[in-house]
Amino acid sequence: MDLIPDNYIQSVFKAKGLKCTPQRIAVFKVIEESKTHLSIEKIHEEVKKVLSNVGLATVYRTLDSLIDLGLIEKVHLEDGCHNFTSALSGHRHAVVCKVCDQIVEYEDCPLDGIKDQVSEKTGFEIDSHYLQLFGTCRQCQAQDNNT
Amino acid sequence: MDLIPDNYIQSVFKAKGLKCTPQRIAVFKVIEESKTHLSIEKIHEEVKKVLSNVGLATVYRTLDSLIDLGLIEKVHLEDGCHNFTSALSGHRHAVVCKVCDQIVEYEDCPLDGIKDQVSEKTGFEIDSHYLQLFGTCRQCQAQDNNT
DNA sequence: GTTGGTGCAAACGCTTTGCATCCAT
DNA sequence: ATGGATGCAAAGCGTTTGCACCAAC
Repeated sequence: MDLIPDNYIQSVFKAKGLKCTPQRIAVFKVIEESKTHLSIEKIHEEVKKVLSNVGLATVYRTLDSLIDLGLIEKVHLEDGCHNFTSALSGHRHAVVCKVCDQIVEYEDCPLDGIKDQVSEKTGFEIDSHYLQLFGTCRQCQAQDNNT
Repeated sequence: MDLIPDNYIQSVFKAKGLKCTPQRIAVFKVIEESKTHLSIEKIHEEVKKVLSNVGLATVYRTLDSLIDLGLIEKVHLEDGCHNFTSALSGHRHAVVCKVCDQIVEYEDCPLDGIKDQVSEKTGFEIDSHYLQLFGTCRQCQAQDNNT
């Protein structure tokens, strides 16, 4: 997993006329560096480890900005989509472990070959999609077998 | 689109020991018969056309039950997933028109052939997925061209 | 008759907003 | 210097809950 250079984030913010504050960088880094999807509460908690007095409202506002900028995205889970994960590294898809919540992303989009097929059947012009897979990761499979 | 017989719903409820009330049937029918995904507010509004004094709390409780029963599912949109659509006709996937919000569903799951491929790459045992496509339906494409 | 379901209203909690202050540019 | 961003606290509002009553079984 290649890390995103600090100045990349700066340039994305600047390109939209947004200021690049420590709070915004911190929120983004927490999400980018996490191996799983995070709730707002958890993000706030993690951000406060770096910048102790960040307000929850700032986290909310920053998450909105980051979504607008396409840096992060919401994760759809069965009970809603209140969690967030990075949207960088181009177009990625997540596989979520239903036991430990770990996310693994894979870069090949299995749908590229399918758009035309769906377009033909439905008459839609497909321009984006949201795909998420759920399953059990290797470690959790092993643990299940031991129980 | 084949309609779901009334007694099918009854049997699904009974199978889980739930009572089959007019409210529950009405909520389900509104969703089942809609060509698009509906918000809770909209569902409540539609249900009240049939049963004028249904409380919003009942709609919330019923939606939860219907999700548990696998009769409906949440739709993931960019701003969250607060809308609902039918989950019947087996495993279906939705294509959402970003202009008019119409939903078209198609029955072939393009992912069936892909699970193994992803399992191999990630080590996950894949057991379910959520896929949604976004695009523009035929009518809205035509209108776009006229503008 | 029982028991779960409903409607109402109050409670709850997540999210947004207003405003004074701060700081990135 | 100055306008956008922040932190705090209050407001807002979608959702859940408690309870008495009702209806499905």
